[in-house]
Amino acid sequence: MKKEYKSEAEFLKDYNPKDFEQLSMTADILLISISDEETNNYRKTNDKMMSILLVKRDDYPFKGKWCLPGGFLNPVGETLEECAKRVLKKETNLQDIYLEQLYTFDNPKRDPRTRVVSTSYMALVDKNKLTDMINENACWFDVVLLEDNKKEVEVTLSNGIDTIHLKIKKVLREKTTDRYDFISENNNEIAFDHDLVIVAGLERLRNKLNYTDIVFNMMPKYFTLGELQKVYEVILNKKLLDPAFRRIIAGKVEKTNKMKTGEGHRPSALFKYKG
Amino acid sequence: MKKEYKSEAEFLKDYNPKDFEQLSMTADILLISISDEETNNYRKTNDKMMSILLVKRDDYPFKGKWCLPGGFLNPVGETLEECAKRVLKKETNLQDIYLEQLYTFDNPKRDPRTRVVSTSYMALVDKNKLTDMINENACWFDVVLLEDNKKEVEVTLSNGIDTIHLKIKKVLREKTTDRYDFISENNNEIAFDHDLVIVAGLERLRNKLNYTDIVFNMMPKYFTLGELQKVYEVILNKKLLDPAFRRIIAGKVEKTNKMKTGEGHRPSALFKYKG
DNA sequence: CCAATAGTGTCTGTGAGACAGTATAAG
DNA sequence: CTTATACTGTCTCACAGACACTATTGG
Repeated sequence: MKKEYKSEAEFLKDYNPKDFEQLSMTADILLISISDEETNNYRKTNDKMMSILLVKRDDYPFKGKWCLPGGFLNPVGETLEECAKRVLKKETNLQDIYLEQLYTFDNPKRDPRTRVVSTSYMALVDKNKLTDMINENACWFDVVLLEDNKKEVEVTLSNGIDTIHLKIKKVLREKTTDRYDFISENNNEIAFDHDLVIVAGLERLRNKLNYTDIVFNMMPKYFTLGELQKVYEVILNKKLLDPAFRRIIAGKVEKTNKMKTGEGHRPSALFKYKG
Repeated sequence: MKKEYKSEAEFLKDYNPKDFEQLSMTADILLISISDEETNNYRKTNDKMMSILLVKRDDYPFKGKWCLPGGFLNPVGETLEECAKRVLKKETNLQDIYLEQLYTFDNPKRDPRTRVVSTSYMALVDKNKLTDMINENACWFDVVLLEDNKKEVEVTLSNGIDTIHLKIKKVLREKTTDRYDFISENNNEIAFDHDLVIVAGLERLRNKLNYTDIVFNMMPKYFTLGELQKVYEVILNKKLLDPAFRRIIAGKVEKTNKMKTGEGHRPSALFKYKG
């Protein structure tokens, strides 16, 4: 028979959480940054690459596989965002960078150990803010989007030594909002369901690029409009027209009196974010 | 000393989830629908109202308070979305309606019992799909957005008997994407942190209205453009101009040969969603 | 007739796409 | 001078905002 309580305080005194089935949670972080791709032509400016941080697992499960940095939530008083920040600090020594909750992944089979629900976060950083204080198992992977249509997404991640090929099938979920279920078609090239997190994060970043100033979280304090445009182009995976780009960006940046010279061609003005 | 495992299978045999701190999760559902607001003038068409479903808690904690329908996740094999669907079916007998993950709320104090992380879902439905098979503790509340600026959001929920006033302070989180932390300023007018879920969901719906066909999940099969426009207006909380609205919507709907008559004014054509 | 909504025509301003053109550094 | 990028001028087209206008019903 159910016991009758007279007040919330009385009820809580009797309540024992261990009476119920429980589970574990993790926060996983997709840390995205922009890298320079060296060119051999003294005139050409460096192309930009998008990079993400992966960590090599040195324990089971998925021992030896690459995965996103992440860690278990301490259920006693820690929030998921605090957990994400703690992990980020541990792996990269980065603090106070852009962090945004992405999505909660909860396929019961995503972790072979037990039920682990993962809330993923997207973090953005300007690579110049990175010191060398980084976990020796952590490494930047350049991101190349090979394919992204209504049927599938294909991404290649490469750190110069290892190459990881991600292939994800899209299944239309409902037509009104063009939403898809993502189904991993990878054979353990990356640990857990982190391929899904990566694809979801890249899409979120692409979308936000168009209606926010999010890009400036990945830029150094001073930059040329050409550099900024290249960053947009590598994230959106398409060429933009100069005049159109400059019109859009004009209201967001402020021209400084600094110039960038010595590039084998006309110098360009340095701008900064008009916060 | 750490034990060395030779394979993932061997590792998993030894793994005991109970060795780690655990927590509970719930799926909470913001079910949104559109209601008619009766008018006394025989000429005037009904205005539209936005409604959400709330449930009166008959147990501690928050006994007697209204809250969103929700339930504990069964960690053994159930996904959060399955959990949300199970709860929705139990409370409303609704199945196969629009369902989208909103956000994961995890303030450690959000549930006074123990650590409970909640993943919230937004569900949309056409009220005509609702039979009377509904939990007797569940009830529709009309939603009125009183205020929504950069400092605060204020919403009133009313079911004709009870009125719930939600007030949420916004604190700018970072300027590049205009993101805010939402801080509840309610004194337990609604249970848990469900005021935050409601505000987040309403905002998501407003945004998606502009770049998706999401609205048709709340419409009956046949509708007039006037009705559809009123639905947009009540969700966006502003008047739209007829010609502009018709231009935008033209590509999404299909005119049928049915007409809606007997309204005290010129009849209008019935349209349906051009799926 | 009136009230209320249905539905259309059209002007205007904004802003993106497109392309052509000029400017200027290093080598 | 050449090369590569910096930066600007301007045409066009699509489209949203705005307002005026006609059409059609019930009472």
